[in-house]
Amino acid sequence: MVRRGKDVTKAELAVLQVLWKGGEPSIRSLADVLYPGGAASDYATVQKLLARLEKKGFVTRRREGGRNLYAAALDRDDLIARRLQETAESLCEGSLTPLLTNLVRANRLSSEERLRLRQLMDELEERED
Amino acid sequence: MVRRGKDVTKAELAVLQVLWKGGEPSIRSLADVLYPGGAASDYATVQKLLARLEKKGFVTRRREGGRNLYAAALDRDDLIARRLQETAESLCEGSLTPLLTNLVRANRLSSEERLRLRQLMDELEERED
DNA sequence: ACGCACTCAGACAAATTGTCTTGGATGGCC
DNA sequence: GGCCATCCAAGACAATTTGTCTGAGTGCGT
Repeated sequence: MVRRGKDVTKAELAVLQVLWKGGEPSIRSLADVLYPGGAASDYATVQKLLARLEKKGFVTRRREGGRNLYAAALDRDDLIARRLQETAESLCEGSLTPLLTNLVRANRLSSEERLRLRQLMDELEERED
Repeated sequence: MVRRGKDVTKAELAVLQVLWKGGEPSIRSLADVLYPGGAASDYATVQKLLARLEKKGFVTRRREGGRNLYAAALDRDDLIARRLQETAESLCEGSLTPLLTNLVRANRLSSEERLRLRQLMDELEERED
């Protein structure tokens, strides 16, 4: 069973976006990027967001030289998949197929994108035999 | 600009699910379906949910014989599209293509589903010339 | 030992969400 | 018309969420 650990909020997502760039930043580095104004309390805000992300399992922490260095525990595709799964569960009894057809219809796919999509399906078919 | 009127909450969605079955029900009919227990105040709860849905533009009201009859203003596919759009905007700078490839990879498509998907793309290609 | 930056835990207001109460309007029916 | 049940509108309410902020400890290098 997929432990559904809530979801990522807007401010938390902003933190994740920075973490996805790599570098295993400290809280201060993150605060500098996220709040260029740099008020004193913004540091603590980032800290709280990281704590909540860690509790949800979306972030890992590593201690080095007395400070904490952070890294994302899931990447963007993981989060996309999670959101899609949520949508499917609340609207399609868990089936992802309706989402797929909805996207194919709505998305003005370029011929290029269509081609890549067909190739992707071909790959999956071959790998499946 | 697409007036992004918030989102549908869990309880509101339950109301919509009933409305999607059609029949233009009254508040009482809805309350009977949604709260079979039928406490006195559940009626008012449904009423409030409908009011909020109407304010968001997801439901329409029609007066008949002194009561209000309700109908959904968007169907399930509209809501799916809306959720997908939200996900795309927060995670993919608005592009739906990453969602698409994510789904194709993750979804264990049956050969049947793959076939339907290819046909769907064929249709769209023909219609586009 | 001192100062400085970091950490931890919690307080806080605002917004959201589901529920419930009240008071008043409306309609049917005798 | 008068009565009654049913309906409606509007708001109060507690619980939860979310982003922000405060205060007091902790550890490091110099």
